[in-house]
Amino acid sequence: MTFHASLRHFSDSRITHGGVAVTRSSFSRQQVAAITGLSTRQLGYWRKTGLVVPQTFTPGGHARYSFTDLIALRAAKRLLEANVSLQRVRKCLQSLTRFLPTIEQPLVELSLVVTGDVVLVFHDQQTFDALTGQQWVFPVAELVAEVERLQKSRPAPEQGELFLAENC
Amino acid sequence: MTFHASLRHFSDSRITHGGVAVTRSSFSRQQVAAITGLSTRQLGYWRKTGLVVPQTFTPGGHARYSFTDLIALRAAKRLLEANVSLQRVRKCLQSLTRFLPTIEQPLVELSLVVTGDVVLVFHDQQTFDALTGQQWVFPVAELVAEVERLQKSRPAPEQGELFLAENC
DNA sequence: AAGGAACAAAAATTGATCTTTTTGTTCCTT
DNA sequence: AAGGAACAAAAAGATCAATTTTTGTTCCTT
Repeated sequence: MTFHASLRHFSDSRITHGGVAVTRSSFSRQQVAAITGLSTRQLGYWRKTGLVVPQTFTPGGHARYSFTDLIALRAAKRLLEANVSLQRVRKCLQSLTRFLPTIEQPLVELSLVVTGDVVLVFHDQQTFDALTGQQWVFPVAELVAEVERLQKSRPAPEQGELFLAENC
Repeated sequence: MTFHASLRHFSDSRITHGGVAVTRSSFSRQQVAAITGLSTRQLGYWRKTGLVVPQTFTPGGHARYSFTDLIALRAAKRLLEANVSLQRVRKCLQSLTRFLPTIEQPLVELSLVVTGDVVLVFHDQQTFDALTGQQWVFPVAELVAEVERLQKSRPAPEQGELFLAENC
């Protein structure tokens, strides 16, 4: 599964006019390189290895990238700039394709948080690791209630008047 | 700097009545173990190594944990349960103590997201890595605008009427 | 000119080993 | 009984070589 596929369903509407698709933006590899800041070498390699694969071609057989492809490429570049390796980007997208199908809203509602080795996906109050799909949000507020609950189910603590004068 | 210190400033108010501190909860190591689910071995080791250090003592010299300590201990336990190693917990707390001092609201407003290797702290629209303090949120929505901007500063793309019939 | 192939350098991952940290258990002291 | 010390097992982190992935450069083909 490619990045293209995982992003495909949201941006094509941008190139419609009056509700009807009139034309479709289409970019050559050189243009894409100029716009995204990626090298043509990267574009070719990523295409060959399935990361972002353009789906249209000129009559002469040359690939043409869509606007959607541009978004995908730019996202990948941003991840690289955050020191996420390409191999991790691939893995992230694999797991995203397992989660995104259940999402109705456009991808615009997603946020990614990238720190070091991890890419987190935020969507609709949920957070999960784009690599593993693992999910665990941990509000500290809960802890206070939790400790109080645990405390109540136990023998009452000593009431330490003796120690009031001491430092916290 | 200990976990205790980083959490100290919020929960003590819970044991005041009518605005005046009347008494202070105080727990023995055994009680703490029973309440938090940690072993006495862990409590002793964590105290010796500075992770959670109780600040009050019985006349006989025995340590007594505060309610604040319980919160800290429970938080640490939850992190361990999320497969965050103790060494990472230590590092998280070190960097938290660099950030928390600037926070006015109670810790209750924090949320942590824990996945595998990373502990993220959410506070007031901000997100940062509790380990490194690094901060990078990456809303996908921005990408669309970004690509459009990049595109405008470049020669207009080919208008590909030719390719309308092809799959995308 | 545009894309593809070949070669090489750079970057990242993997696996194995070694060191350090953490925890349980048992025994000792008060 | 409570805590501390000692020993050992388990878990985690650090290091390093070998392998794989990724990218740049150059040359070739159409």
